[in-house]
Amino acid sequence: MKLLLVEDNIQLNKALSTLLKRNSYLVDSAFDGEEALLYLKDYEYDCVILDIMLPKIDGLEVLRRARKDNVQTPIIMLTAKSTIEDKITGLDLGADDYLAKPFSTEELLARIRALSRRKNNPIKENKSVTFGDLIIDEANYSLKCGEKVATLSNKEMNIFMILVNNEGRVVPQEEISKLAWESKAYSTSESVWTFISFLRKKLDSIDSKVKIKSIRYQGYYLETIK
Amino acid sequence: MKLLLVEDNIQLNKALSTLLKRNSYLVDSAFDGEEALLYLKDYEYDCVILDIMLPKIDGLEVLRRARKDNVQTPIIMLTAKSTIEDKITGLDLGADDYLAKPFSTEELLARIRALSRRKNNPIKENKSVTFGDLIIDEANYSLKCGEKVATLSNKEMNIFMILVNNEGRVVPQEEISKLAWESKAYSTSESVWTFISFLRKKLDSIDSKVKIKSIRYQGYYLETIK
DNA sequence: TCGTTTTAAGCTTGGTTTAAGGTTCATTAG
DNA sequence: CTAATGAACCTTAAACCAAGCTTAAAACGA
Repeated sequence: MKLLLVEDNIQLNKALSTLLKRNSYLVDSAFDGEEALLYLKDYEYDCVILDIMLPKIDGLEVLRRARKDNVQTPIIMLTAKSTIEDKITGLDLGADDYLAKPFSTEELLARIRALSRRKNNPIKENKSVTFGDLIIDEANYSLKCGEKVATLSNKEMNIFMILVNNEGRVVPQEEISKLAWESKAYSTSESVWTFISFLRKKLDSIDSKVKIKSIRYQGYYLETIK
Repeated sequence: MKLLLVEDNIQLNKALSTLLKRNSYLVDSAFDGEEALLYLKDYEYDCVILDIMLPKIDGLEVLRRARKDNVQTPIIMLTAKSTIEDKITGLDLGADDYLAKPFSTEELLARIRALSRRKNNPIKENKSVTFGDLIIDEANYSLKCGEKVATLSNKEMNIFMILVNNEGRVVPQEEISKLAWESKAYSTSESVWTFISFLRKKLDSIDSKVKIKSIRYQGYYLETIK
């Protein structure tokens, strides 16, 4: 789960970012509207938390441009003044939710959960939590094949789910890097290789028929053998 | 996807070139305006990244002459000084985008993607991803004929797509060399022959009716037999 | 401290290039 | 008209080298 947090107040940004990371989100922080738009252009997020009062380009304008560029990601607006006009403008422009400052951290987390669920489930619902001979328990970070179970780490599960959600497509490692790491100094290709290797070993250890295949210069994809 | 990178700072040129290649572009590097014009005369690119401050002939002049010579390729200008006048001059002369130094690598990649998409898609959209009895999956580097599938390498797919996109025309091997290889030390005619041979073998292996024919001294073209 | 992630190093693999030995075909000498 | 010649083109095999793989050890974080 990857979030974009747009908030110009450095302390608040840092605090929220820490809170969110502690709740196992990957968080990219932007501090003004321009930066936010750059991030939105280049990366995909599960949810965006967007302050309205921002330097350079304000939150409402960021929202407007993002929707114009066909960014579908759910967006939660943060606003100090929870005036009616702001709400109406924001909703017209395609915001998904509103949160008036000050808000409780619990409330923010709840709304993020609600929105990411709403947007992701329609896609995921037709995909079952099984793949080939595997039963994927994303919440418990485990893969089951028959009686055998393998426990995955956070990052291993992230990467595996990227491959599962892109069934039938070759996923470039560049893309895996972008989705599974925070964007600032995201991983080298080496770390992707390492995790792919870890995953392969675990898939083998539970005798799964699901294999991670690669095409040179192109990327990775899942295949069920035999 | 082939790019021309025109930047006189050797370190920066090298760094950007590496970055771009890592993102699976073919990159030709030019270090002054004169060299840039020579490349533009001889090769076709999907996008040009053009610094304004250049030895011999500056970027704006390169742009002017290129457009005068009817070069349609999208051009991104790089500029240290992002003054209004420069922008206006550049846009008048037919630049497609601007990037003020310093810029993030992600931003550059995003703009290249945006421009190549804009220019290429209109052409590609009316072409179907089938050819004769083949289903071409460019993203997965595979050709399907009925039930049979052949996996192509990077270069094989490049060359095959050149032939597909030039249906009904005989493509000289000189042209294939130019489009499928970086220009510096581009391939000998022998390597084209080798790849044509590989492709023929793979087309045969999936019993396709599509054949690569050649005309002596002229070049190659695709034909569907029977 | 223990589990996870990153870095480092040496190894393997397969896409690309090079090389070598055919085959075809246009040209031209006989 | 025919045969000889040589350039263009074809095919296969082998060599080369960067991409990708694996493992171990170091660094990090709860």
